[in-house]
Amino acid sequence: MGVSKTESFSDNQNELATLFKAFAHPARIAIIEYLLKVDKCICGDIVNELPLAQATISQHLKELKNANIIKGTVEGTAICYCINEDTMNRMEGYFAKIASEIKSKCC
Amino acid sequence: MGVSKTESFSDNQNELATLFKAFAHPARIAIIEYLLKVDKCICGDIVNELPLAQATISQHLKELKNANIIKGTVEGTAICYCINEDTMNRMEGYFAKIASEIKSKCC
DNA sequence: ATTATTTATCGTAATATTGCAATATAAAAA
DNA sequence: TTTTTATATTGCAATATTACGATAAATAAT
Repeated sequence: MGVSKTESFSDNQNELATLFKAFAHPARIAIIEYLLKVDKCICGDIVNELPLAQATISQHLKELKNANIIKGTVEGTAICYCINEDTMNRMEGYFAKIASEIKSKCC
Repeated sequence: MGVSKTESFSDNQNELATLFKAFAHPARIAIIEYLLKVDKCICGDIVNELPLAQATISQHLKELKNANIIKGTVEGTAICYCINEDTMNRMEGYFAKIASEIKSKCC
């Protein structure tokens, strides 16, 4: 009845799905793009960049941080966020592995 | 409120988010893994493999197909599904690009 | 200590997703 | 044509996500 049946799937499958879910929002994609564009690690002026309320941005940042897509460091009253390279490398490897495992032309 | 403000983001950002959303479910990850494992393109016996009802599997397959993650070919009464290599390559490229664009150690 | 400044959390309304029984559709076999 | 087999669609009920105002928390500056 509407519950995602996580217990039916492996830890790895659930973990991956959770990670993808963190990527699965245009605001979070925009945050990632912004963090890439800005040379140095940037704090909460993401709020000025995106057309969303501060509370909403804060929530999205929390999700990205929980998923290890970004890292945050306290700097006085501000927080410096930046992209977690490890996760991006992991993702690249995930898709590289899939691409390499595709056998035939199929269908 | 509570609507995803898609109009505030670029087409590319929305498209990417939609693609990630299609990956963001353990059942769909499991379907992808199964399609990789099985040597030849396989039809709807995914239903026998996963602990979900036929209607639910059909829905997940539809989402994967809409997102171009898998392809389906009609074969009599059955349908042969397989992974769309192009999308996997695109994803690999996406993360490779991000990884290459990360500038400093940051934070 | 008081007042900014910055970020996080809570509560809530709107909307989206998930799962499945029931049913429909479509092609093959009898 | 009727029946079987395989997949899709519909219509809910349960749950999750999204957005934001209000407010809290934490540190810096005065």
